[in-house]
Amino acid sequence: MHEQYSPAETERIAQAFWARNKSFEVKEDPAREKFYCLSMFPYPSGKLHMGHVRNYTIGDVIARYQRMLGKNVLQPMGFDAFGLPAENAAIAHHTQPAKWTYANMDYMVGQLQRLGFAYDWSRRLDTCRPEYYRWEQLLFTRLMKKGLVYRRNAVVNWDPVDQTVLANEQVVDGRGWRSGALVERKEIPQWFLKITAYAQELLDDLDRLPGWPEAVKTMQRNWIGRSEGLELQFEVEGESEPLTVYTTRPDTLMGVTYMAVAAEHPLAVKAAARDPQLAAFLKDAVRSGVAEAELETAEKKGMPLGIHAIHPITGEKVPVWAANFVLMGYGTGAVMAVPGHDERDFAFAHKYGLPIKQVIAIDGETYDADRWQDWYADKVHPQMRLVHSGEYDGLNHAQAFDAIAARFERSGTGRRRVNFRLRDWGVSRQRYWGCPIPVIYCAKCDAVPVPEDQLPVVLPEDVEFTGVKSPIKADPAWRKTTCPSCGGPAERETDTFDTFMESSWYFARYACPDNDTQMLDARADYWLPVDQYIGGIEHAILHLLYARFFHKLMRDEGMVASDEPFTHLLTQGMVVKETYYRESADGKKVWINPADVDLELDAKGQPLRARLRSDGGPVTIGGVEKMSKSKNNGVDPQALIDAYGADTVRLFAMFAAPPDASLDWRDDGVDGASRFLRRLWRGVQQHVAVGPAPALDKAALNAEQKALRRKLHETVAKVSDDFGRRKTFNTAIAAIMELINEIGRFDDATPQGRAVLQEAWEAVTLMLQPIVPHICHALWQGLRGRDDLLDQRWPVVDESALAKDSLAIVVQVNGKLRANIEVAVGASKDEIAQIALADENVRRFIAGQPIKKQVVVPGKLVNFVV
RNA sequence: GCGACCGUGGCGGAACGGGUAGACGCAGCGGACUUAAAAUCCGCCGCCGCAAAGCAUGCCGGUUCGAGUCCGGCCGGUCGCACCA
Repeated sequence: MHEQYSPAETERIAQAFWARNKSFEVKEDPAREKFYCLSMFPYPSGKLHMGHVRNYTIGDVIARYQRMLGKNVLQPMGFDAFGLPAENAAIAHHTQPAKWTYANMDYMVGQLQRLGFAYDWSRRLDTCRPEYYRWEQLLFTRLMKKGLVYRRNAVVNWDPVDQTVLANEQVVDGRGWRSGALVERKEIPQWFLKITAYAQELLDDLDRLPGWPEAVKTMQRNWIGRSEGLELQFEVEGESEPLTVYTTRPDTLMGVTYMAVAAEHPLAVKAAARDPQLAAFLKDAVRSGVAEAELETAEKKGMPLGIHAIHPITGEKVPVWAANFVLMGYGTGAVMAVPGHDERDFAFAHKYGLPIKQVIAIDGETYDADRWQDWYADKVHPQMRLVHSGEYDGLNHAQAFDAIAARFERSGTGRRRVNFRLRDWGVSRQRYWGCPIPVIYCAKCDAVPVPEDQLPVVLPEDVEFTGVKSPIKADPAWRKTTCPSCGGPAERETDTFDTFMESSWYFARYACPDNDTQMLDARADYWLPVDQYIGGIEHAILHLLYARFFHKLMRDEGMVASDEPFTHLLTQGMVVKETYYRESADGKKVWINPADVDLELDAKGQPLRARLRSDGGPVTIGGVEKMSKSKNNGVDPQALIDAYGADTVRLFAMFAAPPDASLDWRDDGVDGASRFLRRLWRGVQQHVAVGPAPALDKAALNAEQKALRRKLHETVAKVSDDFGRRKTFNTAIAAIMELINEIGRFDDATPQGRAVLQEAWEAVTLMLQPIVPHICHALWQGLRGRDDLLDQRWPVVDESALAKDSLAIVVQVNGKLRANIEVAVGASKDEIAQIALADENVRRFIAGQPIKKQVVVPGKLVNFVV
């Protein structure tokens, strides 16, 4: 071993060794337990950011640890290669989306390899290759034939900047999730996947995922949004068709004082034909949609249609209104309004002077109708009873629900119904850089799926891309084809799939990326489901729900046997960093990169002020925020890898915070990680330099040697638990640091002293290998003269090393710490109490007062209450 | 508004089933080595105190021999959903 630790050289040697031996390529082996460890693959945006480094280090640590437990570990990597940024970059740099994407992938593969991740690169997949997306096209055509795909004209979210349609999920606060532009509404023919057909199963199976964080499951449950209610009909005066509404509170039916319909509802449209004022109102309500909901914070507006519905029980006439808060896309686009027991209905009734009736009371009392605040309740309450509801008076919520539902079911004017908030998934995108939708349009045969033997529909890559318009839309030759069903002239679909399609099944394809006759084969059932999936919390709903949906689609096609794709999910926290800015003349903040700022600290190390290095002028210290281009607070991992090496970056990323918490990136913390690795190297180097250590003789150890061994095995126990159960790598590293501090204080060159040291350094190397594999490869060679560190078994706790002669016990008086004592192992409660009472300080605080109670917790503490 | 999570030193964080609050690291301070610096090593490091003691885990209260941890109520923050009938 060299005396000096050289990260660059150490890492180059280890990586060359792994590459030469194909150390991370794996095959299916039914005799061995498998472990499939997967990190969410990156979009090839150009280079890795710190979030990637953190995500992939966590995955790599878990994969390497599981391998040391003896499992057959698959850890693949690839690229989510289709997407809008490639088009934007192509316009900006006068290149082609494909070229730009391939160049980025090449560079990022180099970065991933430089970080030493244990990937099976032979399984790499790029979603933009026809060998990959052809199977997606195939599955789509099969789903078409199965009736799980349909096409409809729909009002969609139109992003005016990206010139594309967005899924509901891609609209964040009324803005496009990528562009940030205010979303408009537009009607376009779209392809939809019937995810709603799987809504119930997607909801139910969440209960079968104990390895997922509760927070993610809660978000998915809310997103699926199941509700149970009653769909019922109201006759409308002068109309032949009844008005159908959906309600989750049929028990409040007797409190209905008006009806409200969406602006797009047929009744509203019909009424508008004879009322220009109403027509104008409806137009405005439709246009406002998503965008204005944000600007006006949901001001409720409405207009009467001038028609009346008949209350199905009382026969009373109730007015029908159009209201901007009623959504055409949910339920029936019409609601019965109960202002006495619904906050939104109340606000609307209050604004427009509509009547308010009480039909629910908690204690059976009723109050003056004008003093509604005395009786108003809009939540289901266990003690609530119906009032002013005729024959239903006195019933509770469940009884009233059942009685009223039964009445409508008997008369055939209503039915119980389960509703989901989840909508079908619109997968059409009017973009070029995506997977072509495999459909052919024929004047005679309508939309026909491309036959399987004609797949894939290949996206041309060598194209002119100068504007926003898709080259395949602009090219009549590409579009032109013949109808597979009648042979007549026909045209191809020129829309492409939402890129969430590709990321919804890639985890399965890693099992058999080379299969050119099938989407998946038997290998998928060896590897699936993924045992550990790691990625950002931002994918809690979209990606993770779509992937679960696709897994079930593939299962129902007979391609996989399992029901769920990911057994354990780890959502890693954001990487954050302090921000700095200056305000320009027009009050805009100009963000300054932390690397360009010098900090002045006060005597306590508290930041006093910050200056821009280039001009020495002051800058304002902003908050700690997620690393981003917009806040200019990103740290380029490559610069750190070049300066410190991959191991240091990996170590700091794992040490600074637990994986699911946000990580505050501090450059001086990186210095600390680097210092630790140098100490580690020096410690092993000095030990190895003396020569081979003799064999350990456990019976021949003195007290200090036993003490170090005890610390070692306590550490092994702690670190094993942190890696395996808790996945808190920060505390595992801290425990190893403590052990190394203790080793540093152990000054014993006797043969048995050296034997204990040998055992300790070997265990340290094994435990650190998943986190800092390169340096450990070199240390293992130094300690053992061998290259087989990767397949060494994880160290095992020697229970006999944990044995102690005495235990440290804490003595409290009235719950306050007054002494620390040592007692023999196996001492009785009385003996412990006697020793505690003998302590001078303890006696001082008891001060002769009678002891009311004494609590003895063996091995922990004694508490005297006086 | 609804839902989930979280408030601990100058900082990141530890304390896992209620049992020594502040592990480990960073920053800072003092010292050794050095012509000097870097690197390295040793020591100190919650607050108040000379010390003994006291006070300290956002705030108020409760349960308990004992609460950062459990319960109730506030305050503050982060994330998600947001007219869902």
